Amino acid sequence: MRGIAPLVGQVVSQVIIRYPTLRWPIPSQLLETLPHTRLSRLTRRAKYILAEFNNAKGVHIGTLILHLGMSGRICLLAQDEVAAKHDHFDIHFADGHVLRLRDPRRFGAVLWVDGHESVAEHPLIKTLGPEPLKTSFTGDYLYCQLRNKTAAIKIAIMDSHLVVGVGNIYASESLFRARVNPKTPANKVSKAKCERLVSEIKATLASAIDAGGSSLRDFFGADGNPGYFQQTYFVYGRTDQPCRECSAPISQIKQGQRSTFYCAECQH
DNA sequence: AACGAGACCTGGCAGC
DNA sequence: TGCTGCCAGGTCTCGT
Repeated sequence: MRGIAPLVGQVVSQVIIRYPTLRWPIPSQLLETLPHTRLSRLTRRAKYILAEFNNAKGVHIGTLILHLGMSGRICLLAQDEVAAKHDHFDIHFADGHVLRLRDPRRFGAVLWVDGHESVAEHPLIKTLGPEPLKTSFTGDYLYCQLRNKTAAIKIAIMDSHLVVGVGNIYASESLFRARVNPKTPANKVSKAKCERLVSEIKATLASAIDAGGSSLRDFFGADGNPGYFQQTYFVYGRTDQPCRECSAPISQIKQGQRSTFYCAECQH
């Protein structure tokens, strides 16, 4: 979202939908709705980017919801360029800038919420848990939410209805930093460990944001440069390598069909 | 209500 | 070189 912030205030000249097939079809009404409107505000909720548009009179027209899924990438181009294979969607602006959405795996989404409807009430947004970096996300809150959950703690903190923003990498990293075993049933995590976990989730995400995002193959910042310098992980992707704390080999298991990494010596 | 599995996709890589 | 199988950062939907 920060990468495309320079576009705020710009007027849309054209929308191109090359391949409407994302997680849901890109609404074709954008072709008529967006041109001549102005991008008035960019915000974010969970992993959804919310782009608000005004008409020439400054009246709110609606909000574009963008999600990058697993492989999505937003490119901010200074001028039009030949589109590549998985370039699904463009917004061209009057000053020449182009916002381009590329998503090989098509798990991303482009949705439209009309101006007379509430984004907060949108089915994808309404049921989301708190933002992890907000003060409302506390150890108390987490502890209360876990009372009736028997699923593993790692599964629980990745549930966006409980708290948003904790993806597969940062779930493993946060649990290591809090010294919590990912297999622990959620309702067996003590109050004190909940406090610690919340504080480590906040610290993990804050430092990742500071470093600029995740340095994985197909993630790039809006300027086309890799999201960051290689971030060093405590456990993620370090199967059989020595724990940075105790030198025991890092374990890899499957939870909910996703890989989990942890140190069996350090995490209880 | 909560859980687990399945679903959606392409591309990169290891192993044969 | 080419094939096969496995793996990947997300999250909704469905059956139990």
